[in-house]
Amino acid sequence: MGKTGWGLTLDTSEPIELLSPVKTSMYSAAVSPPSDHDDDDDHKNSHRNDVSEVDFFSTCKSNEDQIVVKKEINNSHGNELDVNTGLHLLTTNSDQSSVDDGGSSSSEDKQGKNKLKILQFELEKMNTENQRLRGMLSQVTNNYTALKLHVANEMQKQQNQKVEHDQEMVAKQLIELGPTSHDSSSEERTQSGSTKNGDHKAGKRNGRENTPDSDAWIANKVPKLNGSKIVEQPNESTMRKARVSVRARSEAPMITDGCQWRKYGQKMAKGNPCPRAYYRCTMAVGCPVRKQVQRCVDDQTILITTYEGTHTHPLPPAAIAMASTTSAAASMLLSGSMPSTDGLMNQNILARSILPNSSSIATISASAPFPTVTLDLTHNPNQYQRNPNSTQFIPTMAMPLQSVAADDSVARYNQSRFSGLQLSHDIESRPQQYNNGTQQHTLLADSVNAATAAITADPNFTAALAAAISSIMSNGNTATTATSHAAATNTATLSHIVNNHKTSNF
DNA sequence: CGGCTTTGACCGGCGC
DNA sequence: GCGCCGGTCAAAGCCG
Repeated sequence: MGKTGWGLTLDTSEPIELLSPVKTSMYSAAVSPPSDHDDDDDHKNSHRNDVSEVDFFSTCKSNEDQIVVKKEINNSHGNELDVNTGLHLLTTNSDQSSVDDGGSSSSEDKQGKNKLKILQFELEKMNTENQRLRGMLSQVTNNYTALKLHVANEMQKQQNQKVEHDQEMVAKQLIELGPTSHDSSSEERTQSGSTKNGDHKAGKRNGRENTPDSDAWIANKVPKLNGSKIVEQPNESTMRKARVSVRARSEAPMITDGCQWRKYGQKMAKGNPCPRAYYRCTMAVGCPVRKQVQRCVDDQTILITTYEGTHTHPLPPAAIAMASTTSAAASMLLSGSMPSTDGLMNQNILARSILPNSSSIATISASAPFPTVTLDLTHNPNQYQRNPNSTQFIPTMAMPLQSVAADDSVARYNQSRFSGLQLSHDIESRPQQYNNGTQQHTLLADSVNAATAAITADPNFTAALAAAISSIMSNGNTATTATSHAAATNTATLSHIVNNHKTSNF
């Protein structure tokens, strides 16, 4: 504990207390005994006690404390007159008795007893002062602990606020991506349109919305409706955020992953009941970056996002964060430290298949409301900074926590455990602050290790990751790929997709 | 009324 | 050459 705490608090209060005249005499007496009758047994005992008391204070190993004590000692030597004066006052009687020193043993006894009393009195005083200082020490310790907790709470608050902001944005995007891309507001709109105007289009929309797929999506979104998905409904906070995001629908263009996106189209894709939504970056006029968002066919709680193109404008920190966390996760995959999970897929094979030339990128982000896995199929982990003009093509899988953990505490646990990846985000989003290559490398390595440990420790997360990647492969191949397919099959399929993406974008 | 969402139509690539 | 599929466009409708 305490070095900093002592330094912070005692700088102002302790020295003043220690330099009080009472204490000065006390420490002086303890360190340099006023009497030269060292052979007295009682005096020895009391002296021993004195030293032990001083030793107690020396256990406060702060350098400043030591300095203060030294000062006291020096002061005691420098102010010897004060000490001697006090003792003289008390021993005046003995001096008077020593006038008739004559060598009477009774006067020596009296003198010894007086000294003994003096020393006992001093000892009591020191004990009292010792207890008082003990109390002060504990108080300072408590203050330090309370302050520490307060600082930690404040930092946590700020972090939570940032995370909540991101959560709302991504949840908003999630809500809009149902099989028919309708949310509660569009439902209202459709209903009002059909009842007010009897619009045939609205009727058509209603017809589409009554498909089983859309019902499943509604059940997944709206807790009051019956459906199998309701059993897996996430915690209340997630639902609350989802509702808020629905209300905020008119705030488009949406700001998710750091950029502004505008939806320009939506299309049903073969082999997936959920439509694929097309977004265009609106951060800058003429920015060619587009992204596609589609729900996973196997698990509709999983979002698969594909980015294409290169931004022609400076990226906001959140977008840089996404790219940088990608780097960390890529290193994680390449490190091959992930164990095989439930026999679903060998991550080493997976990493090699995703990253056949070690030039691809994976992202695992916990800043989103759900753990988000991003696979950059074309990007070199360091390419982002070195060659910003290169084309990106990044499929992303966003997994709401209800598919991984139905408990809010588990969600927070996961978020906290992935905080290591945020570190890498901080590093690369502020490269000027980390331009020391060695330091950056060390920090990145630490963050990668943290991420690896976090993911390794969560079999649910790795299983969900495997399912999401499997979904990507099923999208690239019309044949439905079950999660438990053989790794070799998945490898071939995924490599095929990788090659397709590369050839189509370079 | 401006902006956003939805959705049908159109176009190009690819496989048979 | 034809059909399928994915991507894009633009008009219509809706909302604040």
